[in-house]
Amino acid sequence: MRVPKKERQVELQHTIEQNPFITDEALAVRFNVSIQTIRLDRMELKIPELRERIKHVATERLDDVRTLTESEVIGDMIDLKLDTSAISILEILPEHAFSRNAIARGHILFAQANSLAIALIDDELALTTRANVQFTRSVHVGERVVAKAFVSSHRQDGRSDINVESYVGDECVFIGEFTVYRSSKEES
Amino acid sequence: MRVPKKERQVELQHTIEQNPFITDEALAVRFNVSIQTIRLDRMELKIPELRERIKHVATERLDDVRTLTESEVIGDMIDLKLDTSAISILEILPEHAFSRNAIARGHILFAQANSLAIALIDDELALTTRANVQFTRSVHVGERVVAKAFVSSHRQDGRSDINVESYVGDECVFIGEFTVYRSSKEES
DNA sequence: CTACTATTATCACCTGGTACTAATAGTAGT
DNA sequence: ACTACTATTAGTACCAGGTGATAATAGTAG
Repeated sequence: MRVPKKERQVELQHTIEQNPFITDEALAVRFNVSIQTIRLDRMELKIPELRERIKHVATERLDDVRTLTESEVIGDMIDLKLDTSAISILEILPEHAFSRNAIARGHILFAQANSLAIALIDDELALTTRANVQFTRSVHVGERVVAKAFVSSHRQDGRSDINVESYVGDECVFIGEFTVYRSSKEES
Repeated sequence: MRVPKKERQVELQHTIEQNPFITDEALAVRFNVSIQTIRLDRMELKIPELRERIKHVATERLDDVRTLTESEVIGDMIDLKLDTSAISILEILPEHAFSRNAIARGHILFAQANSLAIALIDDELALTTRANVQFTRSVHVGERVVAKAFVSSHRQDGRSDINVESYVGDECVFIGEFTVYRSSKEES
């Protein structure tokens, strides 16, 4: 044995994780074992073949890119009463945080709250004109942030005030007041 | 001929563009021609085979996802005087905006300003604790937003106040006051 | 010496292709 | 009607990067 099996498998796992595009053949050379051994390792570790890995990365992309940018709401909306209140949940992933300390970047929490406030307004066009926010506790990777938004007033000048409070468990991590401009009509 | 060649090729182009994961076989069924015809079409149109297409999508992702999330600064930093001032530029792309009206989402401008404020602080750890922002004019897709940040005060309690103003041309589109907490040391 | 694990070797087969050659269908020009 | 030309189809050999199964070999521990 060149390297104990277990050790090799751990490294194999790592290697493939940070370069999913590597073939079994290349792995065999790298670890100085036969291709068959690599295949057995992959089986035990339940790592799919190259083509499946690539496909996975490709399809993930299609979901993923839309996280902070294209999606209408950042996080998953779990409750919505138009012009009244709304709730969304966002799980903090590594890419939402500073790499050095795994603390979520401020604009991620802001984005969740802001997009929730906008979604809450039942109007063609709603734009944030002002926001006042506080980050009351740092949020770490793996935590689930629940944002609760409620309209505090619909003004006559076409603006609405919305308060958002975000929690991890029962701890408040974010407080925000948003003023949004709504395009037209209704005062329900 | 079921459908003129040219017409089929235009549709083929489209079909593959919005679903790169389709095989030649599926395409052959769809257009009611033989697989070979599809292959000839792909050749003429210089469309690569399925696996290459998937690989392409997958590799693009690796660059792409890091745009609004992982990068340290949202936008391109073009000037930085630590603990003093900084400037970044962000071009508004379609995915930064509401699809219906091509107006940039508020949290995009916030993200640019916030990340610039954080980058400005010369410390191990800097976290936003409070922000007060105004969106003074809506920004459209294609416009380039120049954010200018400067430190207005370094307080003794470990916090710093930073003002950010963002412009499109000479029009101010965003004004923000950020208070950030810095982990340790120095008052330069 | 045996039992057992780890590794390697073969072989048939699969998908989704490439590359090439050849046959066939349909249509236009003279 | 014959020819020229394009479009389409068919078939063959081959490729990468595998799966799945079977069998042989190496190394080590009891």
